[in-house]
Amino acid sequence: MISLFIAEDQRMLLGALGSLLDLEQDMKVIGQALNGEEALTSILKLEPDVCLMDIEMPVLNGLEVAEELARRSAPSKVIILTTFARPGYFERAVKIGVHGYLLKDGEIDELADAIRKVMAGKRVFSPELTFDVIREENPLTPKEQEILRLAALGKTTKEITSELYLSSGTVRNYISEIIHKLDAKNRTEAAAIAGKKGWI
Amino acid sequence: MISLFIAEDQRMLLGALGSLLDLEQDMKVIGQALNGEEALTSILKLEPDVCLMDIEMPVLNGLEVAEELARRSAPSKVIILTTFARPGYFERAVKIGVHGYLLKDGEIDELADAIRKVMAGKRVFSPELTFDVIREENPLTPKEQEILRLAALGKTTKEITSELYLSSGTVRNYISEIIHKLDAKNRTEAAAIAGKKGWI
DNA sequence: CTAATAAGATGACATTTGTCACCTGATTTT
DNA sequence: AAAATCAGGTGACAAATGTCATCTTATTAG
Repeated sequence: MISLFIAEDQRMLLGALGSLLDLEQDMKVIGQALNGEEALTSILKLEPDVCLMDIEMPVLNGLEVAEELARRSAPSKVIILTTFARPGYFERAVKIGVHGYLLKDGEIDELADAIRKVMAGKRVFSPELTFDVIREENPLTPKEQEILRLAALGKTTKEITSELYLSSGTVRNYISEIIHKLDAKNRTEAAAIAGKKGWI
Repeated sequence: MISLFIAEDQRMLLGALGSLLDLEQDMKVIGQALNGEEALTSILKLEPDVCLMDIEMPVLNGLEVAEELARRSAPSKVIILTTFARPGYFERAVKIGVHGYLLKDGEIDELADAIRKVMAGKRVFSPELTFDVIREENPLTPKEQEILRLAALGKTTKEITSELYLSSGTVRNYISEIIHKLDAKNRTEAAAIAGKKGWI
């Protein structure tokens, strides 16, 4: 019997997945969570065989949870289950060493299969991910990401300045560099591009 | 027996909802679609009692489908089932006269109940929506929305100018007005605000 | 030890952006 | 018919943005 934990912030999908997987004779859902923090504490306590983990969740995101589980060498295997194939997410997940990365755009039947494969020691990845543009690495440094994140909210150079304790010239230099890297023509387009790719 | 149609572009949720609702003894799922266009043609042909409809779908979005169904006075009742409570969406849905508007953040159990209520002639709305900020109307005129949509992609004033055949002064006047209405301090912040509210 | 890098800063400059007051023709209202 | 409204437009101005070459100071690598 495979014990499962599901972390997913969309209640309806959480409920639906839970009910359906529980119908499989060799699986049992032993816990659920609607956000990353709950998920982390419950998983550490329950030690399920496999965790299905959404990425975009409140408080702690799924990748952060997976990272923390790895750091504490928790025994549970993690399968990331997410909507979009943002390059940055996939890249990070692979680095963390998750056991699977599936898209919510796949069939549910594939999900149960994937769980069994992971239990058998294999790793499973949605085929859409393995090739493709998806593998593009995030070209932005952490500082650049931080600055672009703020710029994307419409913060002015001056506001960024005082949040990050940098001179205004420096901030503008960073933004200039970001614009170059993303082949954009201004900070707004840079934000749009990076947003779509999951780089900020 | 209530006949159902489900339109939802996230394959996993579509499958999960289909399977679960089919388990209800008084319901039968007679069709599914992954995008708005398929949904529209299938619904017109199959005439299900109730359609569950996601909003953000490829080709045609759920609100557009609902609108078209209403225009052709199709007999099927529509329940919008969406992730976020964007004010603009809800406002539009109500104007179209849909029979229900539920958030994917609700429990699945509520869904089956809602379907039965709608069949009984009632209208159902997620309680989160009925009060709240959600009722904020979109303060932007269609032209303003169009301009802000372009600005949000990082297009410059000059580019917007040549896409919409307006003078650059006019575009800047519009943007200035938009910034005022949204209480932002520049076009980027205006785009962030409007995006979050579902106004563009 | 010395050279190479990286993070941050300056200053100067051309553009772009945002603001505002006011103008012009249509189209509605009254 | 006169007045109001609406979509667009001008022009002028200050401020913000983007670009570049150059500089300083640590830190790191050879």
